[in-house]
Amino acid sequence: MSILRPRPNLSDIAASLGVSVATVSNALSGKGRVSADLIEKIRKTASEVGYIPSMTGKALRTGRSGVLGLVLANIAHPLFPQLAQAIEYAAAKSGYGVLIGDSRGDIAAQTDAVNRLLERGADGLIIVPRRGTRIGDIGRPVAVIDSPSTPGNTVAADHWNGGQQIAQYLLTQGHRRFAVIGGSPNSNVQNDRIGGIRSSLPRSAVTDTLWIDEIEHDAGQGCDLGVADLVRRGFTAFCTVSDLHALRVLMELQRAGIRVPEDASVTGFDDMMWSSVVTPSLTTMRMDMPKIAEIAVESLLRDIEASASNPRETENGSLFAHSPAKAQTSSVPMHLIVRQSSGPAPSADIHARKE
Amino acid sequence: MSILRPRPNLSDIAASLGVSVATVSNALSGKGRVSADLIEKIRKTASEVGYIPSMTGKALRTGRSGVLGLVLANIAHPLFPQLAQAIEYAAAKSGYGVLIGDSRGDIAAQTDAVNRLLERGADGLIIVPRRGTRIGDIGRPVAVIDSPSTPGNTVAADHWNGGQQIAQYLLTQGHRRFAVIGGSPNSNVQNDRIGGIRSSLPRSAVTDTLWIDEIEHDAGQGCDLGVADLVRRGFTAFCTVSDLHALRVLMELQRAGIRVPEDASVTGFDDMMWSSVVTPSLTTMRMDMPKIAEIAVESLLRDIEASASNPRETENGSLFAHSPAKAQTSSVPMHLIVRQSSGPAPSADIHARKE
DNA sequence: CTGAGCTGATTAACCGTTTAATCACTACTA
DNA sequence: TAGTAGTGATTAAACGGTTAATCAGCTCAG
Repeated sequence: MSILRPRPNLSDIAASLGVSVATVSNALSGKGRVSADLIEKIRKTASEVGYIPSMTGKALRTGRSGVLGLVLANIAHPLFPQLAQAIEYAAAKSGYGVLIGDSRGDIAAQTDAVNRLLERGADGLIIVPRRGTRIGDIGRPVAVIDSPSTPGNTVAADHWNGGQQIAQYLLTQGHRRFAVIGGSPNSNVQNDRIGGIRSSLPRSAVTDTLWIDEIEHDAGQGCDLGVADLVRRGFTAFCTVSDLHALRVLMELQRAGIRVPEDASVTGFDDMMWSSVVTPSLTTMRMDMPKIAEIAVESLLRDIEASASNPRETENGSLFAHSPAKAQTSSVPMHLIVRQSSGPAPSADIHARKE
Repeated sequence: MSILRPRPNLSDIAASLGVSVATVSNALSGKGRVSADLIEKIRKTASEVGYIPSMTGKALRTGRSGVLGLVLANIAHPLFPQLAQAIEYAAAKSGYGVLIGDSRGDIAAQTDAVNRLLERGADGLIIVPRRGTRIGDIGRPVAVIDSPSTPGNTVAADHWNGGQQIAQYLLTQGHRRFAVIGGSPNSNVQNDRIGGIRSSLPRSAVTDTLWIDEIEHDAGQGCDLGVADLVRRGFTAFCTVSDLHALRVLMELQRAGIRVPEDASVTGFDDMMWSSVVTPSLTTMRMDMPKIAEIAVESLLRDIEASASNPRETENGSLFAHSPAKAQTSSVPMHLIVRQSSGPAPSADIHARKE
C-alpha cells in the first residue's frame, strides 16, 4: 500500500507507450504531425488510464484559463437564477467554466469582485452592473448585460419592445384605461419598459403612471397603492413592470373584492418562478435568458479570441483603454406569456356609462 | 510603441531589484529567510508595479487551484441566490473562488457537472443534491447540503426544529386547529419540517395534512386547495412548508373573503425575496444561509487541508473510496420571522361553539 | 586558527502542457 | 548521386510560481 493516486498526465501516457510527451500532446490535440495509427494508440491508452488534461497546466502555458467571470450587482436578485443557469449552460457548451462574483449590492464591492475574478485568471467578464454604475477599463474583455439604453451595453432584453408587446396585447383585449405601475424612475430597465408601454397606447387611451417608491415614501412601506380606487374610476388594465409589483396589485385587488381578470387585468414582467403558481397565474413578459446568455458569451469569446491573436499596444506600457470589437449592442425580443390574470376588458357599456 | 502590457510577475520584480525570483517569492509569502529591509523593498515595488500573483502558476506547482465547485441540482431554484451569495462570501473570505455547476434538474447531468468542475481543478465540491440522489466517491473532498436526515449530509438547516418553532409560535397565539400543507411527501426537507410541526402539536390539537401534489393530481394543476372550506370547519392555522405554498393559500383565502390574519393565520418557510412585499407580508421560517455556507466551506477546507498533508492510500492504485474527516452532520437553527400573515387565533368562543 | 553554526541569499528542479525548432529517415527529382 | 521535399517523430524552452538544497559570508567558541 501507500501509493497515492495522482491523476495520469501526458508523460504517463508517453512513458507507457515509449514516445515523447510532445507527440502525445500533438496526437490528442490534433496539431502536429503524428501518424494515424499512433494517434489511435495514444487515444486508446489515454482513455484507458482515464486521462484528464490539466486545465492548470494548459492555462499556464497558453495564458488562458478557460474560465469566465460572472459579476452581479446582487446575487440575491430574483432573476439571477435564470441568468446564471443560462450563462453556465452557454459557457459549458463552449468548454468554459463560470466563476461567480458578487458585490452584494455594494458599489465599492463591485470593483473588489471584479478584481478577485481577474486574479483568478478569468479570461473575460460578464457583468450585470448595479444601477447607474459604469464599468471602467479592466484590461480584459467584458460583456455587459443591462438595458439597451445603457451606454457600453453588450446585450440585453428589448425592454422597450416588451412594453410595446404587453400594451398591444392589452389593447387587443379591449382595454382603454391603463394604470402603468413602476417601482422607481431611476432604473434604465423600468424606464425602457414604461416607455414602450406608453408609446404604444393611442391618444384616446387614458393613462396614469404610479411609482411605488414615491407612494411608499409618502404613505409608508407596504401601504396600499390605491388600485382598487382606480378600478372604481374605470381603470381596467394594471400594467406593471415587474411580477413583484403585479403580485402586490393582484392581492390588493382581491382583498377589495375585485375579480381578476373579470373586472381588471393585471400584468407583470420577468416571469418569476412563482408567477405561474399564484392564482390567478400571472400574465407576464419573459426575457429570453438563454438567448441573452448565448449572445453575451459568444461576444465575450470573440473578444477573447481577438485579444489573444491581436494583443493591444500602448505607447509607454502603461494602462491603456481596452477597446473591444465594439459589437453593436444587440436587443433580444421578450416573449409574451398570457396566463389567467389578464383577459378582455369588462364590457364596453359600463365604460361608456362611466365616460 | 508596440509594447504589449503583460501583467508583472515575480521575475519582473526580481530583475528590477537585482535579486533572485526565489527571494521575491519568499519575501512576499513570508516563508524563507529574507532580511527585514529587503522584504520591505520588495513589498514596495510589488505594489508599485501592481503585482498580482498568478493563481495559475501557483496552482500548477502546489496542486491546489484555490477554487471550490458549487454543484446545484437546479440553479433556477428560488433559494439558490441566497445560498450562492452566502457560499461566495464565505469562500472569498478564505481566499477561495467559486465555480458553479448546474445539473438543470437532470440526474445524469449532475455527474457531468461534477466532472466538469473537477477537470477545472476544483479543490473540493459543495453539493446540493437532487432529491434522493446520493453522491458517490469523486476522489476529492465534498460537502453536502441537503437535510440533516440525508445520509452523508454535511450541514443543513434544522428543518425539524424549524417546524417545531413555527408550531410553537402558532400555539402561543392560541391556535388549536392546524392545516399542515406540503407539496410532496418525497422530499426529505419537507418531511423534516412537517415532522417537526406535528411533533410539537398537543394531542388536543386538531390536525389535517394536505399534499398539494396529490390534490393537483386529482383536480388538475392550479386548482383550489379547498382551504376556505377548512376555515369554515374551524381551522385557523395554515402551516405550510414553503412560502410558495403559503402564497397560494393566502390568495385563495383572500379570494374567498377570509381575512388574514384576523380570521386565519398563514405561515410559510424559507423567507423568499418577495415574502416581505406581499400583503399581508408572510410570517415564515428562514434558514441561516450565511451560517450554513460558513460551516460547509469550513468543513470543506478542513478536508482539503487534511487530504493535502495526508494523502490517502490505496492498495493497488485504483479508485478508492474517499473518507472525509466525517465531521458529524451539523444542524443550523432556523429563525422565526413574524410578519403580518399570522396573529392570534380568532376568539376562543367561536371555537368552543364549533367544538 | 580552524571548524561549527547562523544568516541571508541563490540555484535548480518541478508542476503539466504547448509549440517552435530540430532531426532522422524515406522518397523523389534532376 | 547529390540535392530537395516531405513525413513522423523528438528536443527543449517556455509559462509563473514554490521549495528543497546549496552556498557565501560572518561570528564566535574551542
